[in-house]
Amino acid sequence: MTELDHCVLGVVWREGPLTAYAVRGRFSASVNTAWSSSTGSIYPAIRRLMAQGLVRGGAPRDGRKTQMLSATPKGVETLNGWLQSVPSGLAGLVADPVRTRVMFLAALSPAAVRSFLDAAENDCRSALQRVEAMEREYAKSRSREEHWGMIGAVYELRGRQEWLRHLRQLHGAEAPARPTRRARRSATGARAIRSR
Amino acid sequence: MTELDHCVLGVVWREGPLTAYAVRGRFSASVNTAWSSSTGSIYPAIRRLMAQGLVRGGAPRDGRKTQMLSATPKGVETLNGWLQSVPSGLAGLVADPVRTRVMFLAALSPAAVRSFLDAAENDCRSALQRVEAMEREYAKSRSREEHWGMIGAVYELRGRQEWLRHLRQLHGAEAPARPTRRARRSATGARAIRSR
DNA sequence: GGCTCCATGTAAGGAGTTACATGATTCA
DNA sequence: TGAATCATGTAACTCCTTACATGGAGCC
Repeated sequence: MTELDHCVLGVVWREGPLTAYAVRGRFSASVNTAWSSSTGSIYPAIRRLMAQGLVRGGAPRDGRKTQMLSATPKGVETLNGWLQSVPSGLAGLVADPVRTRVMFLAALSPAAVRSFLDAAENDCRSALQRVEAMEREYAKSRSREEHWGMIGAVYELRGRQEWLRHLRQLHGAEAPARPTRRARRSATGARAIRSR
Repeated sequence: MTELDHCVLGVVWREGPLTAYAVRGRFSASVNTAWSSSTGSIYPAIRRLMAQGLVRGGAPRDGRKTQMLSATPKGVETLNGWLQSVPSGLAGLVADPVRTRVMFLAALSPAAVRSFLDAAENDCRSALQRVEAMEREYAKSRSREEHWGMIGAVYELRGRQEWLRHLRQLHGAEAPARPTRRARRSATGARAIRSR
């Protein structure tokens, strides 16, 4: 059972009887680009879930091979077990491609570092705007839990945004874009990552 | 070129001539559990990098097959290109296993939801403590960029921690652990995710 | 009849995981 | 001499990605 398997099981459980095609639609409509929704991953995942008896499909209704999927009692049990076990490290660091790149910024000139930080901050800001809009919508039209997830997305991106702003200040303090000396003093406001 | 390939290239570039074994050691010593460090991924990655002429290995020095790896000029160029392109979505949402699970918490009883949130918050807190200690150490003994990355790790975990605290308050407000009615009023302090 | 969705799959290939296998060096 | 550590790799397996293939249903 991969993370994707559990996630598909959860969607089938929550959205009631629905087709594999519709499951795929949920994933591709998600703001979470980390979830892929390619047919080559969704259909095999559903096959695995059915083979284990966690999901069942009703009889095809029209001429197509369409099956309406729903979670079995055993599937619900599995979902419960998955949610109840919080393995150590679950809430730890995840792979962040921006953080990965930042580790190697020493390879760039100060000006290029500045460009990188600006580009990353812009990208983060636009993602944040999309997610904040989504969060407002979810507050009205989705389940409590889906809304909670979206709130988490907002926190994640705000954290990243603040970090990048912090780095820009740190970098600006030692390598100003235009060599004006005076801002040096005012940059000390950025040093307080420990006090908060 | 996968993310791991680029990351290995970056380590080889930064840490100067070192063995593949040592590269693997950097990954396994990292707080970032997302990076795996299994031999079955590191050695093939290095083979790929060498095949492309981005990393070269000197002649074996003792009886072992040990090679001291270093980045070629072409490798440095590749590293630069990787860092300079910030593809759209790079700073967007990543796959967070806690957020994934939160989306399906409706399958649990209120008490079990409370347990989940507590366990996740504890796990997050201990991860945060490790990372904060690491950040203080990196501030003294590592390069500026590695320190910047560690600051990002602190921001990430603080964001997750604040989110989980927020959820605990939201959940406590509508389903108190002991059915005492009075705290209901004071829970309104948790609603302000939009104002910040 | 043709276009667009709906709907389900397979095939080839790449990458990562775990487990296994093999030796050299160093130090007590 | 034996244990720990350094050091490099392979094999089997699983999963995901991209691209391709197929066909029904509804509508203009």
